[in-house]
Amino acid sequence: MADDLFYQKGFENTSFTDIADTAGIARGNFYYYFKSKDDILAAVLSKRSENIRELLSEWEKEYPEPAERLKNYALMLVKSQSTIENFGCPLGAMCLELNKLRHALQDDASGMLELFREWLSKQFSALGHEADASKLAMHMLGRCQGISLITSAYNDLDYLNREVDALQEWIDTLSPGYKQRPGQ
Amino acid sequence: MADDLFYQKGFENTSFTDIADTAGIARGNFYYYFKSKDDILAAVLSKRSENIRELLSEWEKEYPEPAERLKNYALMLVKSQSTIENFGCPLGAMCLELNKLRHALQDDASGMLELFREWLSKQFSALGHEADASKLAMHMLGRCQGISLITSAYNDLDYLNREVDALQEWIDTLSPGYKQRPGQ
DNA sequence: GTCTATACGGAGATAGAC
DNA sequence: GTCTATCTCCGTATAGAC
Repeated sequence: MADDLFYQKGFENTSFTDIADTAGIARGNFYYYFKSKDDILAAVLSKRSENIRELLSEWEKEYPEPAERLKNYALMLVKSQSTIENFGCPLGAMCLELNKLRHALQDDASGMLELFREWLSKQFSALGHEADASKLAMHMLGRCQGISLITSAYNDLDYLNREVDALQEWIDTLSPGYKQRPGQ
Repeated sequence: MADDLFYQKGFENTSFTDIADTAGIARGNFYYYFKSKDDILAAVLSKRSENIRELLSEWEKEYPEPAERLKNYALMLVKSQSTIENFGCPLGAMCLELNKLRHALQDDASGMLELFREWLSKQFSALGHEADASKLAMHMLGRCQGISLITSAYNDLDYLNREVDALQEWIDTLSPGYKQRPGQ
């Protein structure tokens, strides 16, 4: 699928030949289904968004507690650590590349981040942080993006696991039962 | 200079025509100075490393205290917020792109991150965290990379300033005079 | 040293046979 | 619907005039 190639090689650096070879069909045949390369990108982004929506609704079924949901999001980094080590975060890399290309679909890419942000925000609200739920969500997005990038730059999975642990603890800190320090 | 173009457009997406136009010289004339495009990249990476070394030694002169030095590193994000908003962090983006290209010079790119990591690590050691200075340094690198990426994806400078403030507070937390909470 | 002209390959895209 | 052949454009790189 083109999605994997865009993730592994980047959008611009993936050619029709690459996609056709992977899919096992002829180059020219692509134009029967897509009218341009950007059209393929649009389809990929749309499919990814759909996958994200499905993933989030699955998580909601599987984990009833907001704190568990948040921790599960962080845990996603650990689960996909081998691909992150090689290619970074698929969302972050896509946003960055389309941004630099000043591509028309760059908002579609950041829209995928937005799906996560909204969902995370809801969980933080449910934890009792209605006032700054969105800020906490963005903080968490940023932490995860940073972890992904450094992990791929250094090929350091110890770092990734360490940082995810720290994130989990941070979430505990924000949970209702957490013992606050005096004067705060 | 080619450096700016690589930063703003990415390496692969920058053509000789782009560089020649910016430099105001003829395309073909480049091969008098560089034997290939990769050769230009090598020169750019080398120059960047040199700049980083200079920057770090300047900071050491300007700020005697390790905590101030660390804070100044975080403050760099604020100072260059307009370019970060548009193009992300030059180091992080370069590492990510060369990584995906499986480029021979990808280690040179992560070597630039390593310069910062070593320097940050020294400052954390001086703050009294010899045992996990390197881990704290990587944590800080990751935080900054995440901030850069999210800032560019969302074009949100409020987020950037908020997160840099949080980083500064985190550094205070690690400083010798900081009042610890009981039981820790 | 700096330019123009050009080679050569690979990219995206199209036409038309089957 | 799927293929092959081909077009055009632009990329890096080279040759050679000045």
